[in-house]
Amino acid sequence: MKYPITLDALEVLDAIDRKGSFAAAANELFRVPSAISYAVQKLEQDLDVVLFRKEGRKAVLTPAGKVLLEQGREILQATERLAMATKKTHSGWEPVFNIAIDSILDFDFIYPLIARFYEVLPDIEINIYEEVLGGAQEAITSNRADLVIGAGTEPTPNQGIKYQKIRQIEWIFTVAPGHQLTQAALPLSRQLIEQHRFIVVRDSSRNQAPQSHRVFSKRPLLSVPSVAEKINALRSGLGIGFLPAHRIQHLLEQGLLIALPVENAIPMETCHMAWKTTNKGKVLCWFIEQLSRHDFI
Amino acid sequence: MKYPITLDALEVLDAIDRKGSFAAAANELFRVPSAISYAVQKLEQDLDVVLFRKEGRKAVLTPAGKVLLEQGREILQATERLAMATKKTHSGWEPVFNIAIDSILDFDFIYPLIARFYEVLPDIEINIYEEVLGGAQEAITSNRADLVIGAGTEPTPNQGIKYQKIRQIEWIFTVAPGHQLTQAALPLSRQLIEQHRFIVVRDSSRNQAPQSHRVFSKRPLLSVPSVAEKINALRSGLGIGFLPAHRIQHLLEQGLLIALPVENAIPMETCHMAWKTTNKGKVLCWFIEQLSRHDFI
DNA sequence: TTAATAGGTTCAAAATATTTGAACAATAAA
DNA sequence: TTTATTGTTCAAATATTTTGAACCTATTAA
Repeated sequence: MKYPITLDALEVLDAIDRKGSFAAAANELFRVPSAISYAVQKLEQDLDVVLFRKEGRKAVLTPAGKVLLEQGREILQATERLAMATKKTHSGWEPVFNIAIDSILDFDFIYPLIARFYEVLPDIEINIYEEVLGGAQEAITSNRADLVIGAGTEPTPNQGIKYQKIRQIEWIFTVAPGHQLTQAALPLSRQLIEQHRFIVVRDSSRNQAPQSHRVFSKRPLLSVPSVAEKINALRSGLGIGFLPAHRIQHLLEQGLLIALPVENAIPMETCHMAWKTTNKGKVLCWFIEQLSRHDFI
Repeated sequence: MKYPITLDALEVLDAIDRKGSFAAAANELFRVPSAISYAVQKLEQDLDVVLFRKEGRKAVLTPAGKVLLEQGREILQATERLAMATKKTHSGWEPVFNIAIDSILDFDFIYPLIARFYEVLPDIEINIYEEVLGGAQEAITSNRADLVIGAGTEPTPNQGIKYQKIRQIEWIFTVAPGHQLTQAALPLSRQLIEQHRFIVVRDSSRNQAPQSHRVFSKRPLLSVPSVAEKINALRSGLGIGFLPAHRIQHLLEQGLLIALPVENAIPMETCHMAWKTTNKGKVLCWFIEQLSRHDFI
């Protein structure tokens, strides 16, 4: 016998412990007491372990029984979650959804979107991966990511992958006056700026999510709680990053922040998203729909 | 139906995927193909999810089927581990064993013992808790710990708890010349020295253990890889700690290290261990036996 | 002390569930 | 085209689980 334990047996054990007696457990499970007795005996026999000892007219768990009960409960819970995840997948909602973002883009702009997503569907796990340069492309073909948000011009057309432009507010690459990068040759190369510390707005959706999504970053980062803080941190020269044009127009005019052009002229409004055409997942559809809207931020 | 998934069904699913076909899976499980077909259909029905799609003459997993397979495998493994843990408990080997150590004692001396334990029994989880002052006592009565290693004189006799002295090599509390503590009133109080950073030898058994045991410390610690390093760190004034007398005799004579008496005169050889007499676990017996030997370090 | 009660077990019969093997359909390979 | 492989269906055979009645046993109430 490969698996002497059965989920039904664990369920019986759990009911006995919760209800306090074989008889009460039988009642809860809509069975007759002798059926409970039989189930326990079978489990003890298959496992070759004594699980209950009679004390007075009650049966109490042995140490081995306790171990089986406690860890068994976790297995029951995992099974329940699995059943839900399977059904959800079948209904078109992916249980986990992976987003790859080109490393040149700040994660900032995706967080509000994820926050909104969790408001609607709190039990789906979302992971955000950072991909460098061409890696975002490959993340899709190798199934590492369900959705890629890339910068720059649309890549070479690829069979089975659909691309779509994302229009959003203008983000400007900014550094403090006197920052090292102001001395560098313009436009700045991606390799160059990726060596510096980026300032990002802390993932506000993290606390809100029941199972927190993970962010896998490859760069040194400084997390701040808000865009206002990010502007301050940038002005203090703590790092570099993109900022929404309308928030910093006056600072640029006063010379308190310096806007620098970045290689490939990536004014953020030309970034795109990509996904596999075979993927019909509903989470994917949700994100595509949201990202297609002009006002999503 | 509370649990539509059964372990048997997951096992069938796993075999189908590994062997590549229903027929091969049937062969592996010593059943007839129609039995496999039946099992899959039943699972699909109970779960109300399509798991296989026919492609040519083969059946391939749907996305939902893949989710069920992959997470199902983890459940199968967990169940297997649970069966082993239960049997082990029944045979007298505790699946987890908790040791509480008085915070005045260095963990150093217990690590080699744990290393030796893992050589014999690598699949038992051992946790080491630090307890301050009287906490070690209570750790036993409240079942937080299976074995307590305490310092100082034997505590008041307590029903159901057995105490035994531990004889071991002499450990001397040591600081660097010029250390702040050399100015303090002697003997040093425990409260006083516990405010300083302790230097401990890094837990060498950690890497060796398959499921690493955890150490829960409440003090600032500096971990070093060996006793030799510990002596060096102590001499440099990086922290304080106990050292084996025979290793530092010459350093004390040359004045390169200072020995300081500690309150309650705890020369380590008078420390004791304690456990519940009702506990007949074999791991406990092993540790008692080892700690009873004079030469255990 | 003696009922009465609650909890657990045993056993044969009944009800369910699973496995089998033979027949069949569909596809890929020879 | 033939052959081999794969999966399905179905009724019969087999195995497992549930049932209910009878029967212990230890506590509690009278």
